[in-house]
Amino acid sequence: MTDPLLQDPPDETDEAQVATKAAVFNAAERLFALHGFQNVSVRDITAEARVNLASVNYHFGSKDSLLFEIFRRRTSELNRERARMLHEAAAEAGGKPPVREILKAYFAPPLRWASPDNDRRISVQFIIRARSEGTAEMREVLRNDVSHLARFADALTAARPELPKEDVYWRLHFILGMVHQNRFAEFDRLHHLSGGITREQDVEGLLSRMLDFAEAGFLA
Amino acid sequence: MTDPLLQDPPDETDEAQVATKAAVFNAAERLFALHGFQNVSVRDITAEARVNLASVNYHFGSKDSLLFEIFRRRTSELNRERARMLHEAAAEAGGKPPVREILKAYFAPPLRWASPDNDRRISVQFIIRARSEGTAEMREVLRNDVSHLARFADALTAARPELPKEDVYWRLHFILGMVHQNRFAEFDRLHHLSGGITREQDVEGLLSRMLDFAEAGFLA
DNA sequence: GTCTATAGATGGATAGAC
DNA sequence: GTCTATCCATCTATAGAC
Repeated sequence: MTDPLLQDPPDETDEAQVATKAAVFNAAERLFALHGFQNVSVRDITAEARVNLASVNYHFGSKDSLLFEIFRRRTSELNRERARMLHEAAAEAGGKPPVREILKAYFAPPLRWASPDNDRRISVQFIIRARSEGTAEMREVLRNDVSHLARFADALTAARPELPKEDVYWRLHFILGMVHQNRFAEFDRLHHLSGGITREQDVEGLLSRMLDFAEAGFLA
Repeated sequence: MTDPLLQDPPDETDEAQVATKAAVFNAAERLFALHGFQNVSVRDITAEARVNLASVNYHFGSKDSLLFEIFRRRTSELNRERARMLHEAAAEAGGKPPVREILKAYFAPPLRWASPDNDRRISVQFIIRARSEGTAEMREVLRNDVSHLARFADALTAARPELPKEDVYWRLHFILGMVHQNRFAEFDRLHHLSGGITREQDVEGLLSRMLDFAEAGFLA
């Protein structure tokens, strides 16, 4: 809502280019999320953003740099929200939050983003796609930058100190997979399979279902 | 082991082209699985297979047709194995197998394929990639061809008739996500996060862990 | 700074020789 | 049937006019 990227172009010419850059950023994120990274050309992006063809290279250097900048921005925003929720849960519980609250700190941010009325709805799809279709540079970051996950692993370990470390990591791995499953295509398939009774638009309901499943699985 | 595609080229000229077609098929599957569908060119495939550039179009019509043929073959093989295991579990249990056996019929085939010494190790990666990077035609099949999943949904419903249908479908959805998480990249990340204590090569151990987690989650 | 025109590279597909 | 040479479309990136 307060994202400067989503504001209308201001009158001052100095900020006109900021608006152009933002238009490219948003159009690119949307198209990448919907159609995949390799299926969107610079021409598609500039056409969608109603800017000239050279804008991508002028403002971002290259198509790959643009992709990477979107990736860095969105993942850092998401991880910051998760870290904040985990921190709050720890404060409330006197330093040792229960498993369900830890899982909630991980699940809730991307689910709230995915609400039908949320501007960030598309960002979640972008992030999930980055995991499988990202450039070598993005995959390198995904592989090596695990500090935010380490905090969750530590919290889960503290919540269940008797559980072998190896089990904590594997179960965390399964839990991460549940989030990656939140793609449009997978929701579509589930909707088709269930004859239409599953409603992913009810994000609070989905959050409860994910927490029920993951908590039981982790405590097994 | 007995896959005709993996045999050496026979002497008869009539079967020489069969060997060429098989070489293209295997090289393509391998490269697609490792590097992604869009990152592999027809030139890469024919070079890897040591055949001439025109082979892909001659034997398969187009790059997309080749991709689709690999996809159809591997998914049908995988679903057949799963259906057979589910059928055997039903026979053993007198028509109503327990949840854990149903889950095992779904998890075990791709895990067995993924064993370090199995030729099909790469096929699992191909199939998982198809889910996010596939062509429109492949995604259409993935979305609409849910008959094999319906059998699992029915079995799970029968095993827990008191659970609302909606919950059965959502929990099945989460379970599917666990399989999709079995990618090289995700294993690498987990390995990095855990400091190297997780060993995905131990497929029987991994199967047990997946079953423990999924069974507890489904029965929550 | 913006935009058009185009360079430069790559990839899928195919014609035609053998 | 196999293979080479080539066509043609498409894409990223950039030079240069305004």
